[in-house]
Amino acid sequence: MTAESPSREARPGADGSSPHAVTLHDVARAAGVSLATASRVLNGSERKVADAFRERVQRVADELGYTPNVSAQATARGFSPVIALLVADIADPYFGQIAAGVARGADERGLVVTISITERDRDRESRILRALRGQRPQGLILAASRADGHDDATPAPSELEAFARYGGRVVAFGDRVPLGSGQTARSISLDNAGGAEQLGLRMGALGYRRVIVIGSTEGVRTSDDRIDGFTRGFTRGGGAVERILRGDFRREAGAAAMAAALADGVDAGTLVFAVSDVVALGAISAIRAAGREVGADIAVCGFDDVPASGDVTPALTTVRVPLNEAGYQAFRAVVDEDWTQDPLPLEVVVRDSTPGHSA
Amino acid sequence: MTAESPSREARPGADGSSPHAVTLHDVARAAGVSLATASRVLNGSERKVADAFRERVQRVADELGYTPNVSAQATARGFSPVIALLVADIADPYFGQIAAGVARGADERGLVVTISITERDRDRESRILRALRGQRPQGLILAASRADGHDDATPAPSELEAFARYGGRVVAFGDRVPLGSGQTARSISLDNAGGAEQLGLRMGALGYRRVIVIGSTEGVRTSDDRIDGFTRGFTRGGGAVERILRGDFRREAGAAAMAAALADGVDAGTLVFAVSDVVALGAISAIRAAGREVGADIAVCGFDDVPASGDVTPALTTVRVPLNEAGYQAFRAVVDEDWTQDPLPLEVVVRDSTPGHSA
DNA sequence: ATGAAAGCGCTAACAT
DNA sequence: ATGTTAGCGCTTTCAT
Repeated sequence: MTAESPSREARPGADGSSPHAVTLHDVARAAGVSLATASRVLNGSERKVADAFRERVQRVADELGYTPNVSAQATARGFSPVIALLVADIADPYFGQIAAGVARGADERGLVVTISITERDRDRESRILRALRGQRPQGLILAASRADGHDDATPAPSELEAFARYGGRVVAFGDRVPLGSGQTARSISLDNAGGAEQLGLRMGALGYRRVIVIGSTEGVRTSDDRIDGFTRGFTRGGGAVERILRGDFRREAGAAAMAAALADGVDAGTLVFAVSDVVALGAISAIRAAGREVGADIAVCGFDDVPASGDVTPALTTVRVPLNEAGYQAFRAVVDEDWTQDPLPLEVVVRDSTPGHSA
Repeated sequence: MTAESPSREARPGADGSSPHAVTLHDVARAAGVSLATASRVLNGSERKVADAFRERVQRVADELGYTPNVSAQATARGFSPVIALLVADIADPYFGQIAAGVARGADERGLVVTISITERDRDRESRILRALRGQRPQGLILAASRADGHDDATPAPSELEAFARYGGRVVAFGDRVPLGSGQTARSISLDNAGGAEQLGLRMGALGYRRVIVIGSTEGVRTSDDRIDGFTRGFTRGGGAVERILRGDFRREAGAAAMAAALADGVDAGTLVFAVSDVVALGAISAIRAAGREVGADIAVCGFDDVPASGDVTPALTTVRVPLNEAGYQAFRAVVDEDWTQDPLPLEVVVRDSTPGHSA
């Protein structure tokens, strides 16, 4: 259950006491200057205060432990220092890396990032978007492709448009998301198709001829692109896609899909391509659970190169995606007026989960 | 470089245009009621507005797409709906799980969580804490044990005291952190020592007699407790600690420490206990890199049971820590006036990285 | 029950 | 260069 407004009891100081925080007013008075002067030395950027005053105010502020009230500054200035990040699941390493990149950028600029989690649920996403608007963030980064797919995979344009209208910038991962008024949000695109194609090609070169693909719902761009690209490359390399199983981007989905495939029978020497490492990891566990071996028996490759992929044994063949950098770029796309995306180089990383093969 | 205040250019609407967001005033005017009335139906909790008005205001607000400006509400009310979470590294699964738990709780109460990353750097932490105070958050959750250790491992009490003084609640993972005025912050404690002791006992029962421990800096409570507990259990089980290597909680530290140990020579049949799974994963990679085998040759166990631990091969023996739940409890500790910690059950999970042994 | 008006803490003209 | 003052959008007495 999501409350529309913060619960009352949660209010601090409900116990009565709490002396309020030191205000700018306190500092000004203690330093014997006007509010304006105090504001200028403490928060205003233009330097036009006599050094004597400047120092005094600074000293008093330090002594009193003054910290500007961000909310008050935001209402007065008309804009807030927050960047809102929307992810499907922060515990998922994919989003974790992206979040780290966004946070890195935000820190450089003294901006605050708020993270919200959609759990890949459409309604939840809408509610969050609505609540987020209340923060009047400088920007909104959408890294939360949902489990469902289809044409309306992105949030209602009207909701995003509301952001754009008051000046907040919307940046989305993947899709070019429409903004209502014919505009589109800036987007961080990864060459999913290209990277997957390279991977497919390499797998073909390694001698694989049959592949089982585990993807997300049809209509989810990232999944579609990776599947299409892989198929193109693999086919060109002489292989053929045996079947495509569908789930979502979760580990469990990978395990379930793989289990289903195994139940139907999977020949030794078959390759499995999962649209993400997390899904591949799930598939691997299913393969093991079925008493089969990963590698020479059933080969597996994924996409993303999350840290865990290097730790599994056999290590997972995948496509390295600079996720942290992607997050950083998303941040830049939000704050920089003029911005053009730097290409994010994807790189195929062949490891032991896809040993050379020649059957 | 961390800017003290948000960069100017980052300001949205710098391009001039952006019509401002719909304000309560707009709604009131359009509905033909006073600001007060509009406020009461839209945001105030007490219901004392005639149904006719109530409906009308509601309708108009919907039509206009009104969303209350959180900053303005915060300045007016004197408290904000944010819970600040401080983690060392959001891409680390340990913190990722905790963050997910905190976010889950926050969502239930319609609260916003802001996440800041210390990168385990003391100065960075201080700067962040200072900036965070500006948000006047309802609460602050510290889940960022630093790399350095020693007595002053927690942030300066004065900084935390400043939070507590104005009513914000401080909740810390692990240590009982002092709050200056003799008080201590609420803390979420895990029975690290107990869990580690159980693990040590089990390892002893499995037949291990020699263990190399890889920990963080001496003085870091979590690390110390786990080491002490493990030592106690393992000793009681008949084993002995051969040596203790020190690093921090990062994967690389585990790899480096393990590499150093291997360079000195590690007998087959030796057990390695790392204070966290992430560190253990690093150790495993070093073991492999040295051409040794994990399991019968060199056994490894960790702590936390992060998802990746189940995926490595051999799967990692560890102590399961309900991290998500811990995060949720931390949230509760922040918002609930009366609060007592529910015990967080730790559970030893023996997997293939520590096969039965009898040398 | 409703509205007028005084703040909340801060910023930014506008004077001086 | 400094101070005055009118807001920012909202909440909340206090009248009516």
